[in-house]
Amino acid sequence: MGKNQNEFVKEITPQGEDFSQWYTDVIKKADMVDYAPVKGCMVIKPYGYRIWELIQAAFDKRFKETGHQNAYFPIFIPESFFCKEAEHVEGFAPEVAWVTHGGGEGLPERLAVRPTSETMVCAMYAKWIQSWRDLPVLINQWCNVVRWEKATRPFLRTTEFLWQEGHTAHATAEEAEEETRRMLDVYAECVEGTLAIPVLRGQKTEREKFAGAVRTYCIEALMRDGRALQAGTSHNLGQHFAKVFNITYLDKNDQLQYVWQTSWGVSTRLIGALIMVHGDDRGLVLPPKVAPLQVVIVPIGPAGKREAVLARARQLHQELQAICRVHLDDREEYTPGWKFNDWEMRGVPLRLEIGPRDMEKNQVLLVRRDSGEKCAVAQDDLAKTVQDFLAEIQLLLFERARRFREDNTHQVADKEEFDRVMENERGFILAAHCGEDSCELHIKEQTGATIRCLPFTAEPVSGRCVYCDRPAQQWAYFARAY
RNA sequence: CGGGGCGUAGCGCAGUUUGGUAGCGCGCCACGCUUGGGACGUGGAGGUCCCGGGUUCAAAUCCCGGCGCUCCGACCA
Repeated sequence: MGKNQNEFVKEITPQGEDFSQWYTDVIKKADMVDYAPVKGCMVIKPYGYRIWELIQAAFDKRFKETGHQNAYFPIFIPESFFCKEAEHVEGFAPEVAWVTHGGGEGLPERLAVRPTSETMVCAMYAKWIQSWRDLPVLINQWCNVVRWEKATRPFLRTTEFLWQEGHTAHATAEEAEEETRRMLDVYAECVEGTLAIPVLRGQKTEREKFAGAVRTYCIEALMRDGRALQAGTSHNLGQHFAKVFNITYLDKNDQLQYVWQTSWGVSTRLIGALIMVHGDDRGLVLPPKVAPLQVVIVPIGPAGKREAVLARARQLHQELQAICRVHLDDREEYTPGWKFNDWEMRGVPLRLEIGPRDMEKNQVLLVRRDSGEKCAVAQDDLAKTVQDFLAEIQLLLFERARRFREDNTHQVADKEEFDRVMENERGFILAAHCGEDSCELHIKEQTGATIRCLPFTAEPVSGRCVYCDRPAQQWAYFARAY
């Protein structure tokens, strides 16, 4: 037994001391990633990748339910394709990786390693779409993309990352807009319902929107250090790409028309959000729906009773396998205390302890990761209790995060208060804004805060801009962002 | 891309000021003993001191140049 029996293991820097260090400690201690030998690149290890698989499954299910099909497009994009849409090139050019050689020879045309696939998809859609009967085209792909970033952090911003990108083509502007909004709602549902992360929905300003889009909608989440994280974006591309890639169809009146397009994406960044929304000083805290292991069984077997305890643990393991993702940690080389700490750092929602004392009473001990609460449960009620606890933890984590966001969202009426909040409390600021780009930029320079989104609110805005005193045009959520 | 910090065994570090041929803790391997919040003993394995040049009889240590990680800003899922 350790010498400091009333202290938990201090492998992780407390959040309050250094949030960035805490984040780095957690991803390492939870065994989610390792740094790769290439700058800005990470290996997603099995435990981290399993989380991604669970996230993927939840989103993919909803994509299919909303009529989308998966496909795969090439990773290499000819430079000439990439350069067609002016705003798009300008936006992405600084972070594109180029392939100049193949098979030992120089290529006649450079190939971009996709930073996003709009141009490749559009080139193909131009071939595939002829008639109004071909529409809509609703395709998604799960893939990797590369963006040559200057500052990288595991999951939050890496040179290569995994994501999904939906690309759709429609006959009308209305349909495209409807699709853009529908997928934003799908994102919000999945992120809130599965990752237990509350999000704000809204529209990006011109400054923040996707390069080449008419409009960008987004979901924004608040991290525990008071900074915002863009968790997903959905773009209405209008006819910008259709016109330069010549994606046309004959409508019912025999008229040649350009299609209307959308694209939308979420990435492995969601895992970063998961860590920073739910995690605590003991490590990761995973919502049951995305936890690789929902229950871990730790048998406590002193000499003489070990076999009996283990046998019972195996039986429980088998029973629980029918209802959840459960693991029996029967390693002999670690003490129970060591295992408790280890699985807590990895964020497993429920721990089941079984020892001689429990055997006598025909019970087990369930310990919740979210609250630390210990609860003796009769073995007969185990399956039901585990299911109830997992469901409860899922909801409770969402509630807790929602309350945190509410407590850290400030409606602000004037510049002084704006500055004070950004200086001290951080979080979201809801304020009236003039809608001027120059003012938005000024706020960013003064406070570090950007407009995260313009909420879809029915409330009319009146009065003056929170920062420049011009007449207000819109409500805006501000925050310092990742 | 600017500014700071760091790079020595798998991890965390000492050694660098003042050059002399590498050490500690944890982990790892073997055996024993243990198991209700990171046990203990004995023995053992493990190092291009980030990389490349230079100075020197001699470089982890001094000089020059790279690379990587990290934090803070500018640009971005």
